[in-house]
Amino acid sequence: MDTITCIRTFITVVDEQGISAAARKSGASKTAVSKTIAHLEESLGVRLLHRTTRNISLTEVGRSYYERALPILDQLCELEASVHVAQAVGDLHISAPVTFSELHLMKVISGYNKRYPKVNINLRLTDHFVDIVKEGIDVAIRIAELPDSSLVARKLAPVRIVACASGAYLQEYGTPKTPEELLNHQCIIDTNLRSSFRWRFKRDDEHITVNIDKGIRTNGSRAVHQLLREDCGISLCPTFVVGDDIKSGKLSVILEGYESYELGLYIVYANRKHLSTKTQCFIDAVLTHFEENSDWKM
Amino acid sequence: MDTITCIRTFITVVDEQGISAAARKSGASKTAVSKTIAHLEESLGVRLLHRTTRNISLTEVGRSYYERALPILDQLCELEASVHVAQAVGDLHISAPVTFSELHLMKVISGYNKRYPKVNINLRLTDHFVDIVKEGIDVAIRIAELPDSSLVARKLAPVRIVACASGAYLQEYGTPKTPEELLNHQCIIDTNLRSSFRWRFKRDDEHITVNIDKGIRTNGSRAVHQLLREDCGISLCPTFVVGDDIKSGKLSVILEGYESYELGLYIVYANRKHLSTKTQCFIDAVLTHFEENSDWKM
DNA sequence: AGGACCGTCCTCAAATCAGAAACAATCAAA
DNA sequence: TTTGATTGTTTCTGATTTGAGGACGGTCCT
Repeated sequence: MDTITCIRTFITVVDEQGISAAARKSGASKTAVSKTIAHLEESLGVRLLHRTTRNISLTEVGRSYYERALPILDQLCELEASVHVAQAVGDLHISAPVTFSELHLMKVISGYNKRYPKVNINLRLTDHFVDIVKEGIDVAIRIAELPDSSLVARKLAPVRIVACASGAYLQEYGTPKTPEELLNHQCIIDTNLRSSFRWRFKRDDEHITVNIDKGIRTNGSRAVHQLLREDCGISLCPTFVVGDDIKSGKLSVILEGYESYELGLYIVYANRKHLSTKTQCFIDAVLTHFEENSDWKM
Repeated sequence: MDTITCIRTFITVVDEQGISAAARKSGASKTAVSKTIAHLEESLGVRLLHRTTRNISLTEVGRSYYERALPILDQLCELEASVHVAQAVGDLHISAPVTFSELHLMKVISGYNKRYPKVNINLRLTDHFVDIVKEGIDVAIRIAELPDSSLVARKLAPVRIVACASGAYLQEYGTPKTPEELLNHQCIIDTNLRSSFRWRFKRDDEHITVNIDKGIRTNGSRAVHQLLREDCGISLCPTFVVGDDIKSGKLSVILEGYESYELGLYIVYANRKHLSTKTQCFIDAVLTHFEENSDWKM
């Protein structure tokens, strides 16, 4: 016998001042209501209702139980309702970086959409910084060195940015051995990167910065990627873009002894007491997906 | 499937970090635990746990549900425990007036004692005013005009105090028709009454007070009653003492056109948020008994 | 590779539940 | 007073649900 049903039934009986009345109200049979109350009383070992053959009245214990059970039941209902899958409705505003999302996020989005079709996904792709509170963003995917400390941020995967070029290019122009040698090469500059013209490297705790000021400039990682594949030069690229090509040998990582940028992929959301179910579910889908599915880590 | 059991099981699973572990802890079978969790998830329509074949981890929704369900469950347990009949143990201090209790309260006391044998009843009979808070009284029976306003008081029955005498006495000395005529009669004075020597009457909104200063004086209602039966004179008596004799004709009410004292029988207790179960049960027993059983009201 | 362990599925006996009808007690109206 | 309606409980039956044990696919540790 479900305890919550028992309590709820008891409360209905009290409110309706009668077992038959409660039965009519709740749609159950008199029998069921009567038995339910009896069961509740038995499990508590206390009489909650005085019965005459004609009507019922509250026991002292019953009155106290009623008053105290009511708010608890309310809390439980609220919890249940807020968690219930039916709550996964409405709009879900997501902010995410362009190229990364096109390459790796869409699988999560589509899976989420299939599972929670009542959620209107609003995916805003941008590589600019977005104030998620101001913009009304529920959840954001970010690539950054350190996440915004005023928000909840959970790391999904590391993001390495490596210097690379095609085999054909390297064969023609040679492979630089130190960052400084990059100055003598065709460089492709992704102006989306924070410090596009200052290429930073690190070796044995020594920081090396090279100012690249000539070469093709573009603001799209995909464009950079294409140029790399077309043997146009050397560029800094996130592994999640060039990973496949590196694995297949089409592109090669150079300056491997030097550590390049080490960024992180984060999922970020506002620090509220209770996230909505749709948001929680999305966070969960993302977490799960990138636990198993970040093969660009290499 | 009991909702509370479901939630409790879910919490155990989370705490023990595994279904098998939870099963061992709670003594149930793995099957039962697994099905219970599945049932809870289904009823909510949301996955609470991520499962691998090897272990489990919380979903975002699951984590939120866990955190919010925990305090609710605690409240429910506390409520259940405080109401449970097992709580009807320990001492119950009752204060009550002497004669009334001897005549009418003992049936309630004995019934209560049989039903809740683990409660140590401590019945203090006294006709003096008792500060129930200072004296550590759980519940008091009082006869008064108006109950103490700092306490919770519930009226059990009206208490009429009537002037009466035996038929033999009235035959010998005559029946007074007005209060003033009482001065020429043998009066029996109960010194327990608040204003023992000032007998008050009311007729048509006119208050009449007669100062009785001669006659037998005693401090026991039973003694007064005995003297009345022995034809010793006229006295003011509560109907709960002389009711039977009046019904049987042994004693007669005189000055019937005049209203005499109208007091109330009250059950009184401290105004706490939560009375203990034993106290509630006692209050209930008293209320119930005097609803059906105050035939002295007449 | 083998063994221990985990969570789930399957099956079947046992427990539980829902609802109809019968029942005793009470009230309201004729 | 009698009749009929209503109330809460009890009894009975069929239907549903539950839970334990074993089997199964999968994973971790050695």
